[in-house]
Amino acid sequence: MSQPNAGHTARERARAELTREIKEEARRQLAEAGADGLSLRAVARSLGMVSSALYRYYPSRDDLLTALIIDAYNAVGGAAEDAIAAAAPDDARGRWTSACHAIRGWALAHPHEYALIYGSPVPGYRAPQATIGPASRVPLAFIGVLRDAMPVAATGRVPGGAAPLAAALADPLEDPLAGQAAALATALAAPGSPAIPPAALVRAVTAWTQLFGMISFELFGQFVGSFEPADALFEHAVAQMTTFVGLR
Amino acid sequence: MSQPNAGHTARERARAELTREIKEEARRQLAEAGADGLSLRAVARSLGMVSSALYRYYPSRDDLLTALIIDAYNAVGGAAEDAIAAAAPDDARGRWTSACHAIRGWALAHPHEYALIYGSPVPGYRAPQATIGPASRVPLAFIGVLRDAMPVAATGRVPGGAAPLAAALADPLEDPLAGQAAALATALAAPGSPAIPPAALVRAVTAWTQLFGMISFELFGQFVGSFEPADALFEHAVAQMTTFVGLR
DNA sequence: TGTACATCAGTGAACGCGCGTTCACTGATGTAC
DNA sequence: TGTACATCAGTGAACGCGCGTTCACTGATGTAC
Repeated sequence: MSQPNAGHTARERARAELTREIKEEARRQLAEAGADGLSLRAVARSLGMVSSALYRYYPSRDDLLTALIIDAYNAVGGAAEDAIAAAAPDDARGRWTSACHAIRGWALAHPHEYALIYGSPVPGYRAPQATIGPASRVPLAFIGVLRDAMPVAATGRVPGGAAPLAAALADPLEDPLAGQAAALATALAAPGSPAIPPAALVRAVTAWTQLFGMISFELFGQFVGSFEPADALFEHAVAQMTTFVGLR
Repeated sequence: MSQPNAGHTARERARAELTREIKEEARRQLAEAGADGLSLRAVARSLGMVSSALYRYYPSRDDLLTALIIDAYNAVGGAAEDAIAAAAPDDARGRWTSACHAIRGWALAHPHEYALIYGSPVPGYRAPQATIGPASRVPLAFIGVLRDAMPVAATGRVPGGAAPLAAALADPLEDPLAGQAAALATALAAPGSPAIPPAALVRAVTAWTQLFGMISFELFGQFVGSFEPADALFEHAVAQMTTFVGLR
């Protein structure tokens, strides 16, 4: 019990090691051939094992895929969180934009992993519960930026810029959207932090979808012949949407 | 030569007919199993033919896929164009928003076809030149709305609302984005119509990517547990982005 | 209008491939007394 | 500390499947004289 995840017996350590190596080799093949090109037999071959041996580590191909999906979500989520943590705490705008750039950077560096989680669903594959948490890290990271940007009368903390998120406050929300957004705001409420106005949440969702729409279009080739390379377009759009969200 | 596409001999008519039937059966299978589930042998089986017979009609599986991709682009493009044509010509806002709704409607009705063209690229498949034209129909339809919304001093035509697209005019564009946008504006310039300001074009691209980002997230399950069903969210976001583009 | 030849559609068998998964097995590693 | 037994990792063969594509062929449809 000295180290979590690393058993004390040699057998347990070897098992943990191989479990990791299998996943890494699978990720390598995913990066080259895409999700459909991922085959247990090929992974086993690369590792010098016989294909049936993999079943000691992953009960099926889908379980291996699930592990890769979870890793990918954690990787983007982590990239976003790190970018936010690296920016000045009171610079809400800087935090939001650098999260966007970090996500794009990760996507460009790992296009097949990006496609695995944000592209079309793999046919026949149903995402298990275990992916939900990791999948939420990116949206939650953005929400965190919003929350920290809220003026907090109680604590006297005043985040950067005047009247953050004010842009959204004039947005009228009709039902059922108003209800959905309010429910989400409640679910996201953290003790000690003010609730995010539902309308601001909705603007954030719009920006969030814009972000991934643009990355997908870039990656999947829809900009060919017009805005390629898309760096400048991306930078500009992120700035626009950050303003749209109400961060300054 | 009385009918184009329909040869005069029985043989030619039969050939045209079967070519269509094969594509339709392929589309049916695509709708059920996705692009990877599409197999020539299965299509042949459904049609009561032997698999090798298909090669008289499509030289390879990829060519059949290409035909489906082209059809899909034409279908969304057509849906957008029809929606625009059905709205009042001087109601730029109405034309833009109903194009958005038509596109989403098509996507929800044909999720696998949507995934085929806007999801992750099929591994090993390279889109041929022939897809470019059909793929441009949606963006060109939106551009058309913008163009018609421009005030035209020369013709005295005044589109609905005051100062359309004015929102974008204050956007400073830096290079290389300014150059890309200007080049695109020039390429899109139609005789007799005023050029669309590059900054307006860029806002439109942002809205365009937001639209498809949101549809993809809805279709690919990213809203599960929050904004599902997404009708209200979609309606709201489209309204926001239409305003963002500068249409009123 | 009738016949001889050319074109083409569809057949059936085969090639060669790779896949996920199961199962009885051997041999090594760990555990309990 | 040493032995007897249980656990587990990895093997190799096999099952059963489906795929894209090629090829020599038969028989029907079309064309030219």
